Amino acid sequence: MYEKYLIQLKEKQIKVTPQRLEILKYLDDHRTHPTVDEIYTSLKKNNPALSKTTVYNSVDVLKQNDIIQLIHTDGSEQRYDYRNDMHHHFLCRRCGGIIDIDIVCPNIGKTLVDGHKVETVEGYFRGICKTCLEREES
Amino acid sequence: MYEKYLIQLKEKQIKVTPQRLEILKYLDDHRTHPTVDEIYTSLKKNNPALSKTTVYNSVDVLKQNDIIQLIHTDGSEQRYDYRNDMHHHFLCRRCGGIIDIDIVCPNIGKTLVDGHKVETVEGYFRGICKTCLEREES
DNA sequence: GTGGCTGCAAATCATTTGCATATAC
DNA sequence: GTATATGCAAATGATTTGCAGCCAC
Repeated sequence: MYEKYLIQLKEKQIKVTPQRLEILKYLDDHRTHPTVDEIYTSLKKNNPALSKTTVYNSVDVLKQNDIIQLIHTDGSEQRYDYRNDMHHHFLCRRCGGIIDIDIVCPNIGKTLVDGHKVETVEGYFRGICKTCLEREES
Repeated sequence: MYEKYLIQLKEKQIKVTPQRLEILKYLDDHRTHPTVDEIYTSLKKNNPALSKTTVYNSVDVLKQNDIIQLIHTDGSEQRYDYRNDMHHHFLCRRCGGIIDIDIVCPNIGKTLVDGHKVETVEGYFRGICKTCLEREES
C-alpha cells in the first residue's frame, strides 16, 4: 500500500519515515492541493502525536527532492501538489476549488522570452469552474 | 505633479488623501513590484507620521478600484504593480528581480478552458533574467 | 552508534483588527 | 457636519526556529 511512496523516497535517498509516507500518500489521494494545516488535521486523526512541524519539514524535503511541488495561489497559505510535472492551475472564485490545467502555450516552451532564460512557467487561470457553471444554469 | 494620480482617484470617486497620492506615485515611479514594507519604509522618510496600516488600507482600496494590481510571487509578501492591465511576470532566481512580460498565449484569450470560464490569467515565468545572463557571460 | 527526524514550545513576520482622533468633502 | 481615513497598539495566523529525545540506517 505504501510501496509506491517507499520507492519514491528510496530513489531520492531520503530517509523513510512513517510520517513522510503518510504525507505523500495523503497528497496522492487528495488532489485538491491541500495546505499544511489540512494535511496535519487529517493525519492527526490516525496519529495524534503528529506535529505540524513535521508536516512542514516533510513537505519541504519532498519539494526539494522534486517529488511534490508548491503552488502559489492568492491565499495566505502554501498549497502542495502531488504532481511534479509542469502544469497550470485554475482557481474558481465561486467554490474556491483549485483544478489542474494541462493546456500548452506555444510561448511556454520557449527558452528565451524578452531575452530572459525561462526554466519553468506557472499559469494561474481565474474564473468560474465547470461545476459551478453547471450549477448556475439549473 | 500629482495631477495624474488625482484624476485617477477622482474618476473612481475615491477620496483623495495625500497618503494615497504618494503611494500611487511611488508605485508609478517604482516598477519593481514593491511590497507594502518597501512602500512604507520609503515614504516614511518624507512623512514620519505615516502608518503601515494606511499603506495596507490604501493599496487595498486602489486594488479594489482596479487602479493597481496585486501579484502573487513565491515570496511570503504581497507585491503591488502600478499596471492594471493583464500581463505576466518573470521572476529571476539569481537577482530576485520581477519583470513585466507582455507575451500573449493563444490559449489565454479563450473564454473556456477544460469547460471552466476563464476571466483572468496570471503567468509566472521563472529562470535567469537578461541582465544576469549578460553578467555571467563576461 | 550516530546523524538525521520528530515533536513541543517559543519566536518571527506579514497582515488584520479595534478604536480614538483627524480630515476630506 | 458627517462619514470616512489615518495612525497607533494589540491580535492573529502561517511559518520558522531551538532544542531534547527518538528512530532509521
